Amino acid sequence: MLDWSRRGRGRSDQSPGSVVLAWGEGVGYSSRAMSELPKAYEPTEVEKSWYQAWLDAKCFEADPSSEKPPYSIVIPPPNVTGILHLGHVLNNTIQDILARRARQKGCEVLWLPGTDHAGIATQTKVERQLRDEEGKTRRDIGREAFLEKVWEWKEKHGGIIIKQLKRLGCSCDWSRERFTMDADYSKWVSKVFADLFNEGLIYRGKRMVNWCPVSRTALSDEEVIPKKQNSKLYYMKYELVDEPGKFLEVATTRPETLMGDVAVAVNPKDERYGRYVGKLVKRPFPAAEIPVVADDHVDPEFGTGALKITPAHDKADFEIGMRNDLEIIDVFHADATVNCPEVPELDGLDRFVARKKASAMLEEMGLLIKVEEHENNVGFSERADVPIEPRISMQWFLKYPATEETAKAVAEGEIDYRPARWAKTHASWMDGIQDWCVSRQLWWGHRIPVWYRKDKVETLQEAESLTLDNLGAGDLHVSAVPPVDPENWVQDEDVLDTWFSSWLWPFATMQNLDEDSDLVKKFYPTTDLVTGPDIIFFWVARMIMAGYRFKGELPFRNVFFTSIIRDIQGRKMSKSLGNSPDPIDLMEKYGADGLRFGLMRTAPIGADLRFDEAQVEEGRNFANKIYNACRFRRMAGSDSEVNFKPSECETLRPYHLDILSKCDELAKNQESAYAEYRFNEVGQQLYDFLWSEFCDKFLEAVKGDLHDDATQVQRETTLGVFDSVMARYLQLLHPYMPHLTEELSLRMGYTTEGQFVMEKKLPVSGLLDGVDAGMISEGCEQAAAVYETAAKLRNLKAEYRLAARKDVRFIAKTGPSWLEAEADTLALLVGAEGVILDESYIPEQGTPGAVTASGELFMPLEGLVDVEAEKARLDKEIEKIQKEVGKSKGKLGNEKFVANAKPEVVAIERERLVEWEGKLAQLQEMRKNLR
RNA sequence: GGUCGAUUAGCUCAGUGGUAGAGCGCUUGCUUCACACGCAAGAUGUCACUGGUUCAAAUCCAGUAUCGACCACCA
Repeated sequence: MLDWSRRGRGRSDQSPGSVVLAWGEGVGYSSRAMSELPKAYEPTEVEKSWYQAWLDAKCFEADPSSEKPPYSIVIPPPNVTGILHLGHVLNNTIQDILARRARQKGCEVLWLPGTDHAGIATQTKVERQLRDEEGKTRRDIGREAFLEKVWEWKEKHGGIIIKQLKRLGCSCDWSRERFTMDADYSKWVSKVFADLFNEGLIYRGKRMVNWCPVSRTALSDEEVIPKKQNSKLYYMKYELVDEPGKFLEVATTRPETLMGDVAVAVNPKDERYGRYVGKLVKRPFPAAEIPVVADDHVDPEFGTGALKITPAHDKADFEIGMRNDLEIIDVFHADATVNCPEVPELDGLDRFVARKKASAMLEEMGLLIKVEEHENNVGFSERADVPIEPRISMQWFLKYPATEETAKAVAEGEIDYRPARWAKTHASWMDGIQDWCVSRQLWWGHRIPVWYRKDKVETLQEAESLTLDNLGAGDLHVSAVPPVDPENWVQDEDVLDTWFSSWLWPFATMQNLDEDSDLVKKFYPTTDLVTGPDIIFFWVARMIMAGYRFKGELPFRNVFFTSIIRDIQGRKMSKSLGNSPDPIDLMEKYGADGLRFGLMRTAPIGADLRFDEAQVEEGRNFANKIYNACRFRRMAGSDSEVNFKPSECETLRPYHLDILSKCDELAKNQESAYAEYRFNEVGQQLYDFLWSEFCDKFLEAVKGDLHDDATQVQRETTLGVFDSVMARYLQLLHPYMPHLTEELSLRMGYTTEGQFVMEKKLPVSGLLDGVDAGMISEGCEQAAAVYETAAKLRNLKAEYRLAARKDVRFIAKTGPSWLEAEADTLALLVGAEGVILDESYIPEQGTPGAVTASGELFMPLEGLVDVEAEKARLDKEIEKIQKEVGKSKGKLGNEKFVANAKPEVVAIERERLVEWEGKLAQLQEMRKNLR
């Protein structure tokens, strides 16, 4: 027998087109041999071999010289260290759907993939490995050796997520895979830096930045995650110099920074403290006299209304310090251990150890008043997940370019944000935009393309402010090209923020710096961007700025923001919670198509998605349903004409017209759902059509046409309709379930050797084009009437416990003109012996019947039920229920029960009574009808 | 504190002015010659709450409550 499912067969030695179909051999409906086919679809091997087939045929490769209209999309590059999670699955499935749909619509598609070097994340991983395996730090082995290690690591582990995307079926143009640290890409990064410096938008200065003590680098504001913390608020007192024995009380969460205190600030409007402004108070350790200053920032309502000022370790304090011309005393090392030799008790301690120790010291000195529990927000480093330390350091900053165009493009809809409300988030960020700290004290990344003249390096590196305006001529070399005389220069030690390369992604991937590129001409600006709303600031907005500034236009036209995936309890997916299922496991279990479809069908637009494995199971079941519909078709024989055309067929039945018309409707509805990026709706439409319309109705209605006693014409027509609809349907489904549709199309002969569904253009014409509209609507109406009638008759059977009986007969006295012609089909759908039109029929009294779209139909019961046995059964049942009703009534009639039982218990009892009584009435009615 | 969401069946979610829906789960009956990853029948709802607009509101407006996200934060 033919190996139809191709189970367990590799495709390595064989292209899919070369598989010989047993199609022409024709197997009768009653053939027993077919039952040897696997009953369930087994996706794993099928998916892997089709992916390879697409790759072999270069289906994903974009041709910049093509005449077709362009469609392009750049992948949000996953971290090179990344492992696929469900967020990636959702995001990339959407991109794949868009890309595949665009191909079907006749576009030349470029889906450009790649990975991001992910500065801190990657460096941290390799540092950890170095520590675990060799017990060394990166400083032990030096910059060059360390970078070598990172590259080694990248080569070894960097491709994991790419392999995983391939497993998912992503149709990326892998021949154009990019990495943000590719040599060509890096040139762009340096050039952009140099250009912005020369434009005066990049400058270097000593500022307060977010410092990560673990990674020992500055971070941008966006990389700081505020977290609610249960902290302590320490109330302490500073003695007034002029008035010994009198104290000023302050409250702080950070007593360990006390050594850096240079003032106490109060609100000038605060009457309690007004008289102290200008006086001096005693700082306990190291002992010093510090002034009381007035500043509007201080909130009189909070704590004691007096605030200790530590300009080196708090952003607000820093600003107050600037306004009041205060000294800045840094009391921490780069790793946030205390740097204060004057206080040996604290010197060298970790900041959190120092906090406890400082508090204890204050208590000893009698200066600690009380300690309160206090909830506050603490900024955490996104990567290292430790509290960041506000710290003054020398960093490079960027004043964002093209901010006005960027804000305008989104506000005015030149770039469409979907859902549109994210445009507001974009606007509010653009509104309060702060200069971007772009330097990082890391090694893994793009090194800042700034060289200092060797003989002046010390002065230059210590210069408080370094801009285009104040640099000494010829002392700096800022360029994408290193100096020609490297021996005279020293390069800046720092690297750039990862996002400083990411923001160039849409064009730096398409075009090398010095070359004209066909790619960029054909495919830039890109069409769609699909990403998460959590990186609007990190990435999306910045890409728009870079696009305007360096390419003179916007980088994409539409941005689709995906849902954030949560677990079933609504928690974020995270490694530490262990609530993040491995998509690869899910694909092995349910198939990539099942995972894709399940996720897409329920993914809400613009809201969080609660992931439930049951969704994926549903996707797999759906794949199986389609597979089995096709399997059924295969068993039914091969009598279909290859070029069946509904418009040329004169023997179409209502069910044929109905399903053909529904299929055309589906194609139209898909169009509008895609136009609005309503992916869940697209999925739902595909699901409903196949399951409800095609399988439950159409297939069941036409089964009679395929029985052994059917005529050749009946068979050919039905098979022809089946094939026309299924071939079209598989095309429509292809973006969601690419592997399955490719497999079935080939197996069914809808595609032939060397053809791919993914390359086949979606026809513009409908299946029913050319068919008389009146005929269509009449047919659809009749089909609808038959389906409705069938449902009512089934219902009637079930009511009389005859659902499983095949020998039930239905009799109509009158009916629509077509009833006689469709009576057999009706009987087939209902599972009845027959539906008979008999004008002379006089129903006996009590004969059950139903009024339907096909007229009133009766269901005579004689001979169907052993009346006496059924009577006995019903009597027994009725007796049982009567007992229950009696019990329940007794309970509710008992005053003590009603008064003392919990109200909900009484309510449940009442509900139960109603239920029992309803059932009783129903049974009594049935009993009455039994004669 | 500000902004934006969400609140519909036991669960996950559709539904944007016109008879409350799907899948899963549940109950009942079916190994019916594609499919038990299935078929058929069935039960299940104060559409969060309060007002308003309207002939008509789950849907539009206002407010309230709860949950969530983002932004800004009081040390």
